[in-house]
Amino acid sequence: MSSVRSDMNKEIRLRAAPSPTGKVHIGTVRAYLPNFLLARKSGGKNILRVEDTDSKRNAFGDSQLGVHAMIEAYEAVGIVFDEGPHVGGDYGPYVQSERLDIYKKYADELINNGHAYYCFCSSERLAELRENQKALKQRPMYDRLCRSIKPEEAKKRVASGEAHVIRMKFPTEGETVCHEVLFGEIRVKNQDIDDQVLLKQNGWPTYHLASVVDDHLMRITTVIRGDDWLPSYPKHVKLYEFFGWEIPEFAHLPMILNPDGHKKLSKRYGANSIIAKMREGYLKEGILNYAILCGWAPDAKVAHQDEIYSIDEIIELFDLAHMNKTAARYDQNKFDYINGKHIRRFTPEQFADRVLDWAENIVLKHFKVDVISGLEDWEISLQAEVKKYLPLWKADITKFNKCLALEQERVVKLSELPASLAYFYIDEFNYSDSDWNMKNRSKSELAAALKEVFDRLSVIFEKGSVTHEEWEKVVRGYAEELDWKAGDLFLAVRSAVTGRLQSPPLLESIEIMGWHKARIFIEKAITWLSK
RNA sequence: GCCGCUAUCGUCUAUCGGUUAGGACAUCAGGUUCUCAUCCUGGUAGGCGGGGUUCGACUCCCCGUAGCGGCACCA
Repeated sequence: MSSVRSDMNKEIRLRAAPSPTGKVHIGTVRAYLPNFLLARKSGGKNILRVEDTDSKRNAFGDSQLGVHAMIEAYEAVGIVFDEGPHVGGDYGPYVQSERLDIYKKYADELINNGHAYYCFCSSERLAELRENQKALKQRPMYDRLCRSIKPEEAKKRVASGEAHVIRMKFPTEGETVCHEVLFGEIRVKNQDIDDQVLLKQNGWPTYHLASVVDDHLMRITTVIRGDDWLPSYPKHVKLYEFFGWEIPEFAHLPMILNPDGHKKLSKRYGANSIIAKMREGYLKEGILNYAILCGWAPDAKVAHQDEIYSIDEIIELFDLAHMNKTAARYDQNKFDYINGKHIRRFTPEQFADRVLDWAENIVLKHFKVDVISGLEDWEISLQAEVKKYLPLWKADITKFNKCLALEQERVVKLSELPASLAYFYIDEFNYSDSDWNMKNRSKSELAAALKEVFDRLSVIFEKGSVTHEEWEKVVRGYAEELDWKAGDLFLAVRSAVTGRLQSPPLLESIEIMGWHKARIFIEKAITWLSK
């Protein structure tokens, strides 16, 4: 394929262009992930540019804080920026509100070239115009009234201080042909395109002007953005033509939808902050793996059957060509599956490190987004739990590693851990009936059975290490004597020792906690059952 | 209303004119197992409708339908 760009050695430069109020969630992660991937793959640059040209949005809150909260969140999942307001770069400033004079200059250039014109129409007239067009079932469009004002006259009116905007003078005949990475050739009739406002009355640019100017000035080679921009793509192509600039490669990616498939992903369905997701215990590996699979699949020749990919593999395999053109729905089941798989891929040592890192540097860390949005109730209680257990975990790392090894294959997200590991770290359970299987046996039967099995277990545990054979022989043997199903007896011991009906294997659990602790649990259980 | 994009199991997807339409999640049935989970085996389930083009269409074209997006001095 012959590209306009002939220099193959040119550095690939991509940009993420959020507005400063932008929340970071799985949908936006997925939106900016391809930039990061392609930059890493090619040795190019991943750039962050803040698009804060909407004065209304900037009227609220501390946008500096918002920007840095965003950066912090992206970097937490592993999406790092090589240039941006936080690290600088050769093409700054990277915040549009600091580039106002630049946009003004290029808007004036368009005026002077005859590719743009001053428009003096009031917003009231525009609103009325729209209403009338809607009533006539026409598409709302500017009627180009001011386009016929003579340039000299317009200049005079501007000089006299009359309120105005600058509009793009889009051709009214013929068609515009655009090339798009995913959609191929796009042709539009010029008559369908509006004379877009480029510079607002307050002197600030609209997205259309600002993004084209900045993408050019910042030497962006590939623009990856949401497919909601597709309809205005021809305007941008025309602007590049007006300026005589080389057009970057454009790719318009679909977004992630709610599970019902009818709206953009909303908070209710998993679009809550990515920091919250990480606190919940989704790993960055899992987040990135799931996110990239929304609307993309690797080339069939190199795809993994289980769809599990490391971050390095995603970087290696990702390409825009295999990007889907339709929106994908958010699927919590699959997300959970992928996260669980990544948890199980760690060696026990790696897993222990990650859990500690999660506790200290994710759960308990004070993120900037916390200042803006505050903490949810579950985050507060998770922090309390982690604060309680973390010192105990770290006090005996060998023990912690052993406990974790039992949970590694059982956990979908890390936030399950404090509770599921609790029985190794607390001294007493508050038993309740629901922690026991009383379908087949009464409380008193359970108490009696536990008492006997306890005596027999004491014998083998107190003489030293216990083999699986010995353990099984005691429990099964006694169940047989009682004419119980072995499972009922195992379950009783399980409830006594772990405080719940479902747990990791019992012998391993007892070995870790030690018989002295297990016996206390069993004694207390007998007392409770006998009440 | 107008303009545009899209259309394969419930969901995410593979296929780039010739396949028993493949995989993953979910689901169901087995196996492993002291419970749960992991792991393994297997099953159910799909080309929106209608016309073309072609020896042959999920694949190309047209129409319809549906979904999504856009139609701001928001991005």
